Amino acid sequence: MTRPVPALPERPTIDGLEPKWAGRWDAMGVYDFDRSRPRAEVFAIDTPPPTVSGSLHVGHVFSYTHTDAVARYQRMRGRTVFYPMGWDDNGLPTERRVQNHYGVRCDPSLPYDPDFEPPERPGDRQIPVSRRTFIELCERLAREDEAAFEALWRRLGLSVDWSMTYQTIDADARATAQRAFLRNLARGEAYLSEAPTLWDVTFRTAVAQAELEDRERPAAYHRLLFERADGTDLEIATTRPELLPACVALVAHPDDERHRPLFGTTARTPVFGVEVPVLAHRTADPEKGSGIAMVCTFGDTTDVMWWRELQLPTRAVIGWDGRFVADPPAGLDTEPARAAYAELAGATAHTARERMVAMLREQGRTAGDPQPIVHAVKFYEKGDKPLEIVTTRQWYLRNGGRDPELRAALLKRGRELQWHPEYMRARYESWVEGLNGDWLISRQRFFGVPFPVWYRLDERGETVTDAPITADESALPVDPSTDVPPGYSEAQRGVPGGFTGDPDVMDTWATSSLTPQIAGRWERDDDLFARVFPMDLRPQAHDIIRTWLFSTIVRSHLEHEVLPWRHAALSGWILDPDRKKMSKSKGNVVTPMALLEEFGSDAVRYWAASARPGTDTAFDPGQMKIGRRLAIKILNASRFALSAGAAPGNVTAALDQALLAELATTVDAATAALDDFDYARALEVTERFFWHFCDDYLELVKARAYGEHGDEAAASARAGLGTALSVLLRLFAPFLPFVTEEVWSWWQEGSVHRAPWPKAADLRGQAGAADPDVLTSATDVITVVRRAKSEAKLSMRAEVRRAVIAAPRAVLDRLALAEADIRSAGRIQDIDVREQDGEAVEVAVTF
RNA sequence: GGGCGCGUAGCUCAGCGGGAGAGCACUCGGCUUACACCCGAGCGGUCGCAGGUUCGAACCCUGCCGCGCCCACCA
Repeated sequence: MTRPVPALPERPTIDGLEPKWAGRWDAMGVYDFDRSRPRAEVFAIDTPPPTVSGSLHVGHVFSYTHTDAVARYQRMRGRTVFYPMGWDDNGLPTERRVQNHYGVRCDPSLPYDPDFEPPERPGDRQIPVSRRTFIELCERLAREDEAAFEALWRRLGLSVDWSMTYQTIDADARATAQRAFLRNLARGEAYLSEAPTLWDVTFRTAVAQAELEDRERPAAYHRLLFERADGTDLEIATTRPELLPACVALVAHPDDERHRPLFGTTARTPVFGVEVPVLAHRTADPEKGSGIAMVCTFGDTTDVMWWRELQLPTRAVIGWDGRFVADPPAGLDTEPARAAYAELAGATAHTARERMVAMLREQGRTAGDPQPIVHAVKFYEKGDKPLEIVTTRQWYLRNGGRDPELRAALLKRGRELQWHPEYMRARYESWVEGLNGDWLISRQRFFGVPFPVWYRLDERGETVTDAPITADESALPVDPSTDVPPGYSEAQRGVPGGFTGDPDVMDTWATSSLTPQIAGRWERDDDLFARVFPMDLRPQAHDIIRTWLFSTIVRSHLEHEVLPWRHAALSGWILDPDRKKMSKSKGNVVTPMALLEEFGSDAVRYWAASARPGTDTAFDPGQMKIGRRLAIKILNASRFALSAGAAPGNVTAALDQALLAELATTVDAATAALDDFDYARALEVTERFFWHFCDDYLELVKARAYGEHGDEAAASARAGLGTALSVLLRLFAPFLPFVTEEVWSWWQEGSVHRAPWPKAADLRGQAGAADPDVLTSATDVITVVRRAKSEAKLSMRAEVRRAVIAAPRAVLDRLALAEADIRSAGRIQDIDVREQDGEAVEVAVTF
């Protein structure tokens, strides 16, 4: 039977494959999720929704490629892959982008203007717009960005099912976040609390522990002179003298001999003359500063701890805007104290510090000059001013931060999860162990998911916070600033005896911690949710273990009492050539689309897939060139093999059987690596085999495949070529989806991405009992012949008159099986063999 | 301060108990029944340092040095 000759292109090229195949895959539904399949046949991926605040960068291309390789592998293994894309468009990044892009700012006090149109170009001054207008602009810009993101992902060849795309701000996501919150509230896991809160004065919002970062900042110890009860001076070192009016106590270590006599007595603050107690606390450090600290409400989190544990009064001085409040705190009762405070009122912390120090100096209440130091200060990771601590009412979600049982349960979840690479688990553990409070989930911002609650107003119009009115689950999503709570009418909004909506929105992580529930349509499609949840894989970058990964586990643990996924695959970062993390803010970043256009998507994917899981990797166009070369080689080698008649069939020659035996080993290695999410290893072993196939096997058999040694011998060679090519294309398909699909289409039916993953056992069956080392020995001989030609500065095509091979009997036997191929490949006229002892194989060549 | 990871050829990295490897770069040669976006050959390393375990260590143990990251109550 003759097979149809494949339609081979004259000069194949990898250029233009991306749009061609992206379009066909979409039309053919190659990556559609089949929701009729049972859970055991589903591979569900909790795709990271990229932040929509500008553009994707090389790091995204890098890590999403890793996930895509795994998705494609699982699909070829016969699973139906649940692989949605999401856009993380809620939250501060979008707000900031909208402010800059349109030149506007949100003023919630303004009424909605339906005809508002932003200017073509942002002006010098930001235009105030209503909350609703602001949100509309956020949505508009997000949609534009999302379209550009999708185009990039399609060009990169991500095998996502685009029918399942979600946005973290869309109605379904809002409803899901609100539903989960209401359930948390009903179970007592979410609660409202008025407490000192880390506060960003620029964005005027509370910030959670997970969003903090330390930055080294220059500061100085100022030594202030307090007055002991007996009238003598007491030196107190502080880096924040401006907080003196907020001082509520002095604290030293209980064993500190210097200060022990003072415990139980009081001291007076300089300038303000306020009497404060001297107290002992085990966490006071005798080595630090003067060994005795002033406790202010609040300078840092240590102050908060002492304030809480020692039950101290509150004398807050810093307001929401970071400036000193107008009225002096309680305790500043004397006229001089009030006058001194008036100097600080309205000032920023920086200005207040200068004025406070000046006043202290004038009154002779400092000891010596300030001593400069450098110390770590807490910042909001997206902010550029140090955080203050402000007492506010906020929503919290229990996360084990103040509950040892829950913390232990969450640590246990971390041990249940399979981490790739394994050592990333340590980051989770140290984070959970270091939690110092519950998760603050409310933000005083606009573009986010509102809390689905309202509060009663009493007869005087004061908000009653202890019994929030909750939305009905069936009404979700709600916006309490426009929707009305059950049993009320809009006329009652904001009036005494009526209601008011909760003004805050949820932390972006409070939404994205629910990506499995959002994508799996929890409570909206029970059948789907049961088929995909808990999911198989959470791929993500290692820097958001403490935020996204941890918070997702918290939500799943609280709501479903189960781990949200079985595996977590952590990807590294892309580093600049100078080894710094590559990020947009640093500029000079190559845009991904330009890379895809220059090298081709397969080439860029090759670079990404070459990096070890979890490892930070240098941006390396050199690797992309190699990937491009590999893709072109696949094209050319395939065309050549097919033009020589490559087609699956029975292999009868020992050399061909040996090839398939070697290939079986490669299939085993690649399969084991991908089962372990080690895409890089799978690619490496496949690539190594492929070059061996091209350089050695193809060279050895091409004459035979062309029929120079007879029809039967040719048939075996063509079967060896065809079988190996089919397997190799499938092994490469997860990494180089475009070129493999192109070649597949020349001679096979359907998509290679729906073809079954190769089975080593099948190859071993075809290889039979032949000596698997025949190919190795033949390769050794032609390598020596090539070297001889190189050294003689001859063309590879030069004729060899005679080759004398001296080798052990076993090797000679193997070579005999492939002698005709060796002669053709080396252009050798006569081969003489001589048996010798030992392992060595020697070849003497005469031209 | 605690933890994790990494230091192997000029560069990027693999190898993690028994012959020091790959690709790039470099040198030399070659238009070979596909591929000059190519092919062949070659040069190149006290495997961070110092001890220890072992018949044997790049690989295991200890200490140190350097780099990166994570965490930490930062007066």
